[in-house]
Amino acid sequence: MAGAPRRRSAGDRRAQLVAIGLELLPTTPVQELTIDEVARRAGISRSLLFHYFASKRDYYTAVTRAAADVLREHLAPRPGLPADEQAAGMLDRYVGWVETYRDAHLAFVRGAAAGDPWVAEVYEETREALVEVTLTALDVPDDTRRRQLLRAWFAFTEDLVSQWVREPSMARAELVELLRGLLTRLLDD
Amino acid sequence: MAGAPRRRSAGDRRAQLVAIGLELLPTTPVQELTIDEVARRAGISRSLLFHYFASKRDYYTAVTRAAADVLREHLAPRPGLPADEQAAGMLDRYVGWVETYRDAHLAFVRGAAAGDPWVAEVYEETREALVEVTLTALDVPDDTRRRQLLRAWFAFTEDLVSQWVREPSMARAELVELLRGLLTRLLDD
DNA sequence: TAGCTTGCTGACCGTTGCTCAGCAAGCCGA
DNA sequence: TCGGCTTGCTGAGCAACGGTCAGCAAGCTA
Repeated sequence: MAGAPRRRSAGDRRAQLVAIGLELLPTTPVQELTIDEVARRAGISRSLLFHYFASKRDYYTAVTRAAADVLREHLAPRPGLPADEQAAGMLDRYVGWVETYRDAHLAFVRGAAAGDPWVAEVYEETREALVEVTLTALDVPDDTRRRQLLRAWFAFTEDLVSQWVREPSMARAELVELLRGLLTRLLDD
Repeated sequence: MAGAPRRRSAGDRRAQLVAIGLELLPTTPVQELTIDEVARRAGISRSLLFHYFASKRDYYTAVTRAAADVLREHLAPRPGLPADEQAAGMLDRYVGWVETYRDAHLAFVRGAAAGDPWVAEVYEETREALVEVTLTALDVPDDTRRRQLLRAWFAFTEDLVSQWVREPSMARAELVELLRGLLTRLLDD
């Protein structure tokens, strides 16, 4: 600890600060995360943080984007699998994710969604990307109606899984199957 | 204007402050609403606001609750109608509501959802109440599984309608019918 | 050694949430 | 009319926060 280098390269320091934000995110609503606290944890002055991030918003956006990237990577379809198995696989990974992180996940999703417009924007981007990736993974036609339904289905899934984790009202397999069935019914029309 | 009474009764003043908050809510994310601004609009000192509301949180909660009450009242089932017409009526009113308020509604819903735990709590209460009222209005059995599905359906509806208002991807009637059909399918099981 | 780049800090500023002692408006009994 | 009570209301002031800025100093090179 005491032997840690006092001076880091710009890239290292930036990464460290974002990492600290990611650590704090599960326990702290995004906007209650103070610059003071982050700087204290990093063992640096507030001023240095402002050297790397133009503003608090800028820092939050970076942290939120990093969190979103982790989730996206986790949910990404596994190449090589047939289209009809992708949905089940992604759903399974999603439920597993929420099971693992519970409140942390909710805090992230909801916290990102509202809070402030700039963070909401990152969240929006992520959703859009997930819709994109799912549409191609499931190999269904791409039109506005389907996109909207898919997005709404994500909202449904997000909400249902959050509730289910807290109070399982059906078997896990049943939950996944229900969501998968709903998805195909909505998209096949 | 100049003739307005300088001293109001406690109840009047409280109501006035909440009303100002409600006015500001559509254009301002909940937490960007500063005490200074509210006090300025009310023509009083900041200190007085803290006399009526123990803290900023307390004030926000009161405002959010007031907003939620307006929405709840608007969506409430019309007594006397048969159960199977209630869903269509409530959905119609909901879509109309979102059509009218658009971003304001989104700002409220999302803004309330995240932001801060205490406001989220009010939002949670409101959702719970809507689930309750809908279950009885539709006259379906009340169990955990149905409650969770209904809540998730609300999330779906909220999201889909928000998107649809921005970019109508189907006829209005079709939208309402899709939502109503999904609801009955989910609850009848 | 001098000189450069650059990671880094301390002191400072305006704003915001919040406190507190106390003023004063309006109603009372005398 | 006067004193006294309640209570709506204010101004000064504090601590914490986001953000700025001049300048120190670590580490490389010549």
